[in-house]
Amino acid sequence: MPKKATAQETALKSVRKMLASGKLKPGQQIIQDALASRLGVSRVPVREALKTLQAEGRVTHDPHRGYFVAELNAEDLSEIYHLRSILEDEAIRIGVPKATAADVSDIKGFHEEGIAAAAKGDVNQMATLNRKFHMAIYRLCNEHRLIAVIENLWDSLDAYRVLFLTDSSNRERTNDDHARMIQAVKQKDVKESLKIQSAHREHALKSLNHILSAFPQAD
Amino acid sequence: MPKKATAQETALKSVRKMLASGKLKPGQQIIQDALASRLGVSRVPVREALKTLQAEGRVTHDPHRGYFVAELNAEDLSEIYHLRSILEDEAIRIGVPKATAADVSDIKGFHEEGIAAAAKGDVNQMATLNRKFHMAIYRLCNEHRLIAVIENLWDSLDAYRVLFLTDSSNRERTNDDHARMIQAVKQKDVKESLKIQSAHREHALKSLNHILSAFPQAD
DNA sequence: TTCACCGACTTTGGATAAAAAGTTTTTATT
DNA sequence: AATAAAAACTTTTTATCCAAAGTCGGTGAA
Repeated sequence: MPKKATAQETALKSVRKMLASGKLKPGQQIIQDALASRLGVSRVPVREALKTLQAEGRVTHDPHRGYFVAELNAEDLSEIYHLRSILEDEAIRIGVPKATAADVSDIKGFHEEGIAAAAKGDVNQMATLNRKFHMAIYRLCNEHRLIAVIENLWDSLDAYRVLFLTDSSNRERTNDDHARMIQAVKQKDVKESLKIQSAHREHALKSLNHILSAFPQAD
Repeated sequence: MPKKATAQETALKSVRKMLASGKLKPGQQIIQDALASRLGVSRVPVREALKTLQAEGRVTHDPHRGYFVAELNAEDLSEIYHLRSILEDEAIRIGVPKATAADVSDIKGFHEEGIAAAAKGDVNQMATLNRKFHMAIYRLCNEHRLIAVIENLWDSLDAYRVLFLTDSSNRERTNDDHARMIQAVKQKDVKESLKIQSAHREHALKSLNHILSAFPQAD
């Protein structure tokens, strides 16, 4: 049987979801008391969840002032994408040559589900599947820590990802790129995989920068 | 005036020090109550400090069992060094060409202090200065997030670093490599810097693997 | 002996409440 | 009206307490 999760675990999961779905917006303060009663737990497990998120860089903490949803500026964005390109390229170089038919079929599965979600206009679900799609590719490299760092970088972009997928042209482009990516992985073509991924990221970065410049900054 | 630190901040700093100095050994359970009374605070701030360290991967957490100092196996070690080489190489490529005379002099300062510490046989101080030396070089790249990830990777090796420096031949080699590194940075010679760093890391990895195989594993 | 169960003990997890710090509003003074 | 000080309020931080889970050792049946 699945052993019961602790309150801090459920709190952490909930807050993650709120961050990814935009229920908690960058810059916004997170009132511990409000969050705790919303989740039906006391403030202690909430605080532990927030500490985890702080260490991951997804929220910031001012002593005696509180926790705030982390905001990204253009520089952060550029650094995160820089890191991503270094690490994701490495993951691809190691992993793509090792892709089995079963792997490709899993990846294709996420792609198809993603198209279905897009058709239904379910942006949240799209974001989830998009992530699963890419992470499935990176996971091929089988280096746990490398994968963990990449996941963390994706996490920090979570709050902005929904905004990205709100634009329908971004949604289309995403699915097109994914289809091409599947082909490249299937043929174990590292060079082509790297090229597609890199272009994919560049496009997203540009679009995010645009979104960011329109986003109200909290001071 | 320096505003008073919160209990969780002091707790976090203390535990970090205990991890780096070997007072807390890999695999060992961290009894919250004992730690709290040792630090003269209650368990709540201690637990928040531990949560931070958990997110950083320096301790593990089993619900209802507790926190344990993270252990590294050979595979972890190899992955960490792999990540380090990718990221540190990038930092060097970006940073070394930008090194100013003042930068070089700072770096040299850490090196000289390190030699002094080695002469006194102060292994803890050596470890601290060794880290300052290398991070000063990586910091030249001026990419905050890249630097943060590298710091994190160094953190995960902290518990083993003291063991490395306990061997006197490692200490000598370290100082020699540092002297050569300073020259390369001074001349903004990226290629040479990369070469030295890479060899430096390879040596450390080999030595650590050796140490690890002799280290008692907690089950 | 070996295994399973029972109970005492230890340790963690979470709720509550009091203390401390920060923020906002009000009031008094120039 | 503008500024400064004080008071009221909000929110965070920490200590304490109780409940829940896990561990360990012993007892008894197979």
